[in-house]
Amino acid sequence: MAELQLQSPGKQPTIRDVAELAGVATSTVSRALSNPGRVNRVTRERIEEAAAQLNYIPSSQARGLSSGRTQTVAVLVPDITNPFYFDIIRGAQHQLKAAGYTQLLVDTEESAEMEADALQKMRRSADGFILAASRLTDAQLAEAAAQQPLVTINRAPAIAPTVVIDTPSAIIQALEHLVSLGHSRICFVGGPATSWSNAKRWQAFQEETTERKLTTFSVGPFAPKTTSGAAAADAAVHTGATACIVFNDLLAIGMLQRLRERGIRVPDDMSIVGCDDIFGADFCNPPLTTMASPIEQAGRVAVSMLLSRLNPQYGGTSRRLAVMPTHLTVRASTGAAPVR
Amino acid sequence: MAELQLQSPGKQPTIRDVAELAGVATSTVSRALSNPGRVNRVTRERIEEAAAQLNYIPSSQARGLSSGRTQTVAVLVPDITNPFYFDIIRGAQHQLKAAGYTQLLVDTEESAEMEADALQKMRRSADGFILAASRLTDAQLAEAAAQQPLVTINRAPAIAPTVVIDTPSAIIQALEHLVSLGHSRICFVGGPATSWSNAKRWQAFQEETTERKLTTFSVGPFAPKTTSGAAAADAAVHTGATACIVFNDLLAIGMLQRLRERGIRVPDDMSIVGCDDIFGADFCNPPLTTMASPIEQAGRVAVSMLLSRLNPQYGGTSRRLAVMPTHLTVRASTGAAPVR
DNA sequence: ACAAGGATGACAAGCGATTGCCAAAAATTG
DNA sequence: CAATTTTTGGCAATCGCTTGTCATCCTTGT
Repeated sequence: MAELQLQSPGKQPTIRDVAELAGVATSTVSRALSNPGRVNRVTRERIEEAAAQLNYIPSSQARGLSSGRTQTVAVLVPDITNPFYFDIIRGAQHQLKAAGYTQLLVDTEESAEMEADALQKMRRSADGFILAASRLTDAQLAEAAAQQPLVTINRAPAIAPTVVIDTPSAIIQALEHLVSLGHSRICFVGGPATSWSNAKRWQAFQEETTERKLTTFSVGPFAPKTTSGAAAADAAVHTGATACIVFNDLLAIGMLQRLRERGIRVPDDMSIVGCDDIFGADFCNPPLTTMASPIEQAGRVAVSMLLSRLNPQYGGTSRRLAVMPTHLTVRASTGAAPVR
Repeated sequence: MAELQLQSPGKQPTIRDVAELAGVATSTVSRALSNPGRVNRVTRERIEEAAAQLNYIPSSQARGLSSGRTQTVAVLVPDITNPFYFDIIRGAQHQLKAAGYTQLLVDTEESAEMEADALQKMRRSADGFILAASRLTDAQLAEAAAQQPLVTINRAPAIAPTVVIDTPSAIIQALEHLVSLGHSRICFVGGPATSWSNAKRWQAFQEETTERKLTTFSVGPFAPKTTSGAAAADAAVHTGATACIVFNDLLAIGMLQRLRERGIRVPDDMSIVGCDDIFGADFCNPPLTTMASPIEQAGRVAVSMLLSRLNPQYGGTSRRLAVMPTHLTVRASTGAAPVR
């Protein structure tokens, strides 16, 4: 008396069920599904049909247990809220999905401890890591890189494979732009002290302004959030500069709001250049002149670099460094320097 | 002669290594770590020390294999790019992390097929699902809900446990607001045809405008992106309405841009009300009057509902429905109706 | 037509944890 | 001090799948 048992809830079909239905051994099923060609075509088709009929999906857990791989990549970002990382997440997601990987998203809340912790805790559950704007020290990062495959985004190339968004060269473009508008008193509005990008941008700013013999100021560090914009704007205005190069768009947008509140006209009284060209930079008021980065592409490239390391057989030159070009996008937040 | 073997790369310590170092059986280690109290305190401490010394992390794969659980929840959103979902992701992430779960992020690209596919494929790798603004049909959704634990966000409560953001009542507030400003010719700018939220908003709009005997128009459906805003704006203007209630902020912001291009002043010639109060709604030009939703909280509540289902022992009343209140946030995109 | 070689598929041993069962040890009691 | 109860911890089976080994069967060449 055959028991009819379809969809006994919670009970998932196993490779054994498929083998039984197809009348073969489980090993044959395994090979037929993951290594076709090792199995007779007719048999394989029979197995595939049985699998489809049972709605069979292999358990990634069991599969990972023997293979030691999880087909999973963890993406660590300092702040999920920040649109900049959205684009990275999106690019990574896209590329991972295409390669049959799953994305584990982790928000490290701008904390080096949380980042290190996640790196440890997830060591076993992810095949590799993408560290966007890591807040780790060089030493911590080197240690982590020695333990597991990882690719950083916007971090010194010496330590681990990395994708660098070339904002320093964009800084030069931005300065060129400001100078051509007649500005000579320029303020750098700094981001988080632990940010490598911030350090690089500041360095480029200093070098270039020194060479051009410009009068410069700097304020900060500020948290990269719109809410820090008010303090940043006030500080920048106080310096007497006529133009600001701001760590990122989030902060710049916050400044824009504050300046309007205070009746300081942008760009008439003060020009503002942001960085990243995030969502919103084009429709804020006034639209923001900013250094546009191919952020999503950076996420994609980072994943590619990681995957080519994880699967060397698929080749792909395992570069240790990818530099993403940037360019200045001029909108309405920059204009001629005010006449004194 | 003891071999010194620290950090043999790629080789992770197993429970056996810990057992050996501590001089006990693996089962004792397992119990000591996951069920303290079943093991002598002294022994447990010895084991914990050994584990710490080896930097041991249990393999979630192996653990999952025997327990059948993955400590993982998949969050499916139609469009990672949309800031609305960012907040949901963020809320979910927060709550999941607090409960020791990991978030699997999936972008279903506004496609019901991809959504159904992900639901199938990840059946084994996630303990449960959060479906934000599912594009599935009721039938598909019911089937999916029968197969695995899931919680929907903004979907009819009859089918699966759900968190509903009460935008219909916000629509009424918005209409009240517009009427009080003297508007009587109001246009509904519709979102995706497959969106349940859109249907509910449209229904609320119709009921309320009928009751108030207002002259109404509707245009759409439009994709919920800023780039669709141009077409939406043109269509809305063409109706002759003096105010628009727009499916969501993304579309509304796109409309704002187009209207400015065309020299149609907001709010002087046309008032615009958005929905969701996403990132950017406060700094676009003009700042957008919108129906603000506690989106992040919705993500959190959805996770709570799911987890209380996954872990009934921890109790928590397993509600099938949570309604999140909304309210109108008035900014500068609405104003008095133009005199004819 | 027969041997050599290649395809094919069954068996069984892991992968790293959990857990039921039971024996040994410790604590409690009369 | 013996008897009984309670703790403690070891053995081994199990979760679902992969993979090395090897016997069997089918091709193909001479």
